[in-house]
Amino acid sequence: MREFMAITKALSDPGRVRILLALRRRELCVCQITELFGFAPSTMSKHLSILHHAGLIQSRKTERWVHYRLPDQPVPAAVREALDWVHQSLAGTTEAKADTQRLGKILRMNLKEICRRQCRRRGC
Amino acid sequence: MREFMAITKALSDPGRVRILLALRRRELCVCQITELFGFAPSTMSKHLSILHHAGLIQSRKTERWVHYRLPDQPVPAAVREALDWVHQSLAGTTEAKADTQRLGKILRMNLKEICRRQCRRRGC
DNA sequence: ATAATATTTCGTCATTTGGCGAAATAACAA
DNA sequence: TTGTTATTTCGCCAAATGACGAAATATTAT
Repeated sequence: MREFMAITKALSDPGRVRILLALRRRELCVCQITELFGFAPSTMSKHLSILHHAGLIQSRKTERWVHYRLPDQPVPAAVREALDWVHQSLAGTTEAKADTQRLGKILRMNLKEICRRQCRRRGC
Repeated sequence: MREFMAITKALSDPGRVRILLALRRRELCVCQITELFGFAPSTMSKHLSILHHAGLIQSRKTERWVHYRLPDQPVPAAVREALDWVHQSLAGTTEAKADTQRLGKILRMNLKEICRRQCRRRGC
């Protein structure tokens, strides 16, 4: 029950659901996710932490970057079913498609460029 | 997306999830649900309204009582999958079993008796 | 009609949530 | 080492949530 509620609470915010959709095809760096949604890095970090705590995503650290991705198998049934449910229900929606399109542009930039841009945006 | 988020928000409260589990085998009157969980009637009514608005339950009015039940087919896929997910994940948990056991006692009382007891409990 | 009663709605309050920027942390670069 | 930079943690604030009791609503009983 406790783990299940961690999942449903994680899914109760539209931003977090959109993160799961964005991760559907590939892992993403925090700075890419931040760029995609336009929130402050601290805000995105909190959302990612909630998804991670619920077991819905995994993380991998390389150099200075943290990459998040959907979990590799095996995974608890409740997690697997939740992810399937999200993707089946929402992958075809206009919101998901719009995010995918903006993500395309972000993927064509390199990570340093993204991070420099975000740094500048907050005056540095 | 909007309907999906209505479902995830509805599922993000443990009380509401327990209501869905309690409704798994049979429809229940508001007063029975109130008795089962021990909250104020106004609180339960709000929870039921949120579940209903998400399409996760239906209501039926007979005499003075309102009965809630899981939706009859056909139902949107997202709703059906959500309900299956909840029940598969939680029907076997200790919380669900404890609720089922207490529900057994409540089902052996008649509705008037339950309502009279609740009325007395709040001094009338 | 009038009273009784099951449920819902409304207003209030305490708690939780989600946003941010500043500071802390961790890893790389010079 | 010292500085740079990607991410996380912390403290704060505004908004949303979940609890309640009182009042409103709707239906049955007298």
